[in-house]
Amino acid sequence: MPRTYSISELAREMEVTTRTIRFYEEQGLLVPQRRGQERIYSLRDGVTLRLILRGKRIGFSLAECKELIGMYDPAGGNHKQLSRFLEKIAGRREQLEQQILDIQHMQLELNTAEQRCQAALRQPAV
Amino acid sequence: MPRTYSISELAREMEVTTRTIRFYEEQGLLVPQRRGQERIYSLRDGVTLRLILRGKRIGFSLAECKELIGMYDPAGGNHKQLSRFLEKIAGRREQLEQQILDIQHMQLELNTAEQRCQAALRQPAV
DNA sequence: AAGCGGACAAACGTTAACGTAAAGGTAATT
DNA sequence: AATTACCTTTACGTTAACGTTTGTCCGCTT
Repeated sequence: MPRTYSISELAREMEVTTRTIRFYEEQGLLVPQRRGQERIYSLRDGVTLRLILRGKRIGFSLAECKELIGMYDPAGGNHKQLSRFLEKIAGRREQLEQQILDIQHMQLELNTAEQRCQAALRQPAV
Repeated sequence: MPRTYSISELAREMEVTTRTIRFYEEQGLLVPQRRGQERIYSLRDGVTLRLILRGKRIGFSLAECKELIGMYDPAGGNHKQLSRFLEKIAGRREQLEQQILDIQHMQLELNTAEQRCQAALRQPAV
């Protein structure tokens, strides 16, 4: 008899709210069993949720997480899923590098704005 | 007789849409004169708009731009406005540095995720 | 008179990831 | 019976900065 969790147990363990868990289900990322109305989460559901949260820390959107989760395929050793994951990781790397460039650009603009500002302050009021 | 602009002229010159200009007015950032219904923009309105766009490039929100614009005070040499501007610049610098840290953190997470992934790929299918 | 370019206001649509009620059901406990 | 602790669904609210209609009006030209 494998261990199962209620929604609030799972929420506590993963440090998210129950609302979040229900939302992920609404988006098709989790599909727990039911006992009547009640949701029953398996260990595997827990793993899935952990994957989602890890994806979020990397900066993936829920849609991207969903794509990867949907490729779960233990029969083929998850080869396609893992390859896709690597692709997404590479893509994300590029995004982050672009973001850094954008930030650096803003930092340069900040410099010129600051200089302009200080120059204006040195002007006696006309 | 100082030069004036229609909304579409100003839009072309500043490379924004007329919708954008009207929106800025709606937010209280621009207050052009009117001839009946029609908006008439002065040179100073153009300068103001240029300030807004510069602020946006730096990463200021419209609310922040509005605050600065509202402090325009040529009588006092704009001393307060300029000081406030410098403060905001400093604050923005901190934000950007924090963002860079966040990005670097994600880059590290990407590394571990990638390694995990490659390790899994090296496992023959169970 | 008809058509055209430009201007106007009003108001809904967009995006992500939940937060926050509201209203109600069940089981165990006091 | 009342309280407590969980559980459920439904559905509106949040944020920023406009985009995108829709309908109307003006002056000018043909």
